[in-house]
Amino acid sequence: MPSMAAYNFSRNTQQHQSKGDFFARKQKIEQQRKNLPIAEVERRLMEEVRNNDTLIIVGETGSGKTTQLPQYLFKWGFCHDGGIIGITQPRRVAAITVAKRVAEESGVPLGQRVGYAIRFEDVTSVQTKIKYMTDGLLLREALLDPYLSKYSVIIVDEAHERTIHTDVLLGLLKNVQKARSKSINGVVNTDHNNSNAGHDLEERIGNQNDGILKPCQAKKYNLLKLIIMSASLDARVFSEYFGGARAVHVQGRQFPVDIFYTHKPETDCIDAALITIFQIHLEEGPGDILVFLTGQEEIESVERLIHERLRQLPESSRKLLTFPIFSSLPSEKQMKVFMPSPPGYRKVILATNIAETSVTIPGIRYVVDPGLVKARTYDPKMGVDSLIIVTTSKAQALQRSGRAGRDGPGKCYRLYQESFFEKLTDSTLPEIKRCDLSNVVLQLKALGIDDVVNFDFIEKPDRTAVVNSLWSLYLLGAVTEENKLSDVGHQMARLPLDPVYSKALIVASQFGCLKEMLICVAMLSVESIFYAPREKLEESRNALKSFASPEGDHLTLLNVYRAADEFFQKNKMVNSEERAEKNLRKWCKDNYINSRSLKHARDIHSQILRNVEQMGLRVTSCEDDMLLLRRCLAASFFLKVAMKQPDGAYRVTLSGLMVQIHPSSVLFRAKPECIVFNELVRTNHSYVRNVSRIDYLWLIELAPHLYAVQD
DNA sequence: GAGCACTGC
Repeated sequence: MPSMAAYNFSRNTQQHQSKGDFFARKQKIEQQRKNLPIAEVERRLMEEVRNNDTLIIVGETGSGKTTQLPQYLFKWGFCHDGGIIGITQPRRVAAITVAKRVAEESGVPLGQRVGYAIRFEDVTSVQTKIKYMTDGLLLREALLDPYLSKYSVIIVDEAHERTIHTDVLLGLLKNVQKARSKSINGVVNTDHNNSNAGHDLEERIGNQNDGILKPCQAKKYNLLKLIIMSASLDARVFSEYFGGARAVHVQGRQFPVDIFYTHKPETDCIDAALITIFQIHLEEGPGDILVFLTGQEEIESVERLIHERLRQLPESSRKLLTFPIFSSLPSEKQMKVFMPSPPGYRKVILATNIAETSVTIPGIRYVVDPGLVKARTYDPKMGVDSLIIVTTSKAQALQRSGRAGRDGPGKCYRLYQESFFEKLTDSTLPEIKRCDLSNVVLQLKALGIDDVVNFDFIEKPDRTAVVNSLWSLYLLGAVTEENKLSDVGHQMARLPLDPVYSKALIVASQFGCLKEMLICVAMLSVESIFYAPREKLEESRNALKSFASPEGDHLTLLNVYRAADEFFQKNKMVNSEERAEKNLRKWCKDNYINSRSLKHARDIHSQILRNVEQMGLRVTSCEDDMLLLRRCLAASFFLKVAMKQPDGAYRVTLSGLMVQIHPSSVLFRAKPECIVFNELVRTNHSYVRNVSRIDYLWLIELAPHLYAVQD
């Protein structure tokens, strides 16, 4: 969510302030730094880093670990030999805001000694010694530089969140550290030959030394210091994974939060939440309320019910304002949660788990937590994503209640019994256990790790999930029968896309419609392009009509992109770039298009256009030959085909699963005989989304290894 | 007739 960065206003202290203000602020920052809990243990921490190549730091919220530790490391000389300190974050916003803060604390302009790098944005320079980045970005860097040779220290922050990127990165870093230490000792280390994956990378590095690098200059790397930072109290998993690595604890600083439970189980969560909200509003002292709900629909209905009940209250008790926030809400509406409430008013923020970690709202003193979350699970056998409402983990409940104690002592109301809390799982299932792995497998293979099944993950993914992703990579031509990466596979791994989309670009270059496919793939890679608020359903439907193609959603998305781009280019001829961007956002609003999603698609488009040009693919256009483009869609997405059944439902050809076309699709009513699709999600029904009409005969011609003449 | 949250040289 790129536009989220806009939330994090950082005051430019050095431009618009007098010298006096500047020094006053500098002094204040110094004081704040000294007061952080981590400041008391600076020397001891640095000794720990010096004595341990891998260190686990458990730091509670408010300890200052993310901003301070890199500065300490710099000060204590861990950047000598020209190495730099890299700190990974699971989210872009965090990387940006923390880098800004640390640059300010260090008194340097952002992008020089302190910088950050995220996709589409690199604010670093040759002087950069402290580099904040997303974990996904460091994984990408590893494809170009398998030793991560420019880093002397890598800090993996928020490791407890266990995102798929973090988990893969941990496995990779463990290998890199071993390989670099071996390059110094110059001896073959035999004590970890049980680690298959480690062996793979060593072999590859051996080959490189014989091949790519000249034998006589076999490079020696300096040691890599690894620091894993986690906010969960349980450091054991990380410590064990890194061979019994030392773990240290740093105190946090937060205001106390009183936890309340219900006396009996609640059957109606929405009603319980409403009662609690009004109880707080009428009986408790000042402070805003944060309510965790499962999704847009629930948020909208709670908002309506609050307004209904407010009307029944006396005038003096009506000073309560509601603010919804969820990811698909346009950013200007999201921003409203940050506006201070007018005097005498109390804010209620109705949020999904976006407010758990991604967005921090000041002024919250009360948290209402029904203990539920809508979570994604993945069925590797069927290739189906499911969105189901499940109970939170203990760690999640703790994270939620912590949101009440940032500005002062707070209260958290858990809408379940205390005995129920005890039964919750300790932490949420790591992402790697519940998502499609084809991208992970492709990337590991591109890094020379062929035996993915036996890769030393901190937690092994489901075996069938790995095997199935290998199978689909084989069908895409990325992996050979010997289970090695093919030339096509190497090309695919260079692209920052879902492997199916990477392959589509390669196929399209052969079909002569790469220009169009680049747009399709960019549009398919972002969250929903269309924005349909409940109260303006009719208008948004009409807006969609002007772009809709009877052939399907892919061509519709292409039409939207082309129309937007035409509007933008014409605008740019008479306006400044900035003005044209602004007008484009207005155009989006008028056409019920989510401008954040479109901006994201345009960014991805320009990035992958650069990529395919570098790869030497020919970017030719099929102009208006949409038949050619649809044949190319069939040749690219042949793994996801469904056929209409006599009863009007669809049967997915490869899995046999029965599905329906999602109501948001332009083909929802048309119901063509044979379709390709890109997404299969199970909510109340199994739905396919991003659907196009194709001819079954094309599949026999273009994917003969899977499709034959029907009886 | 319907969309948890993140993220990518």
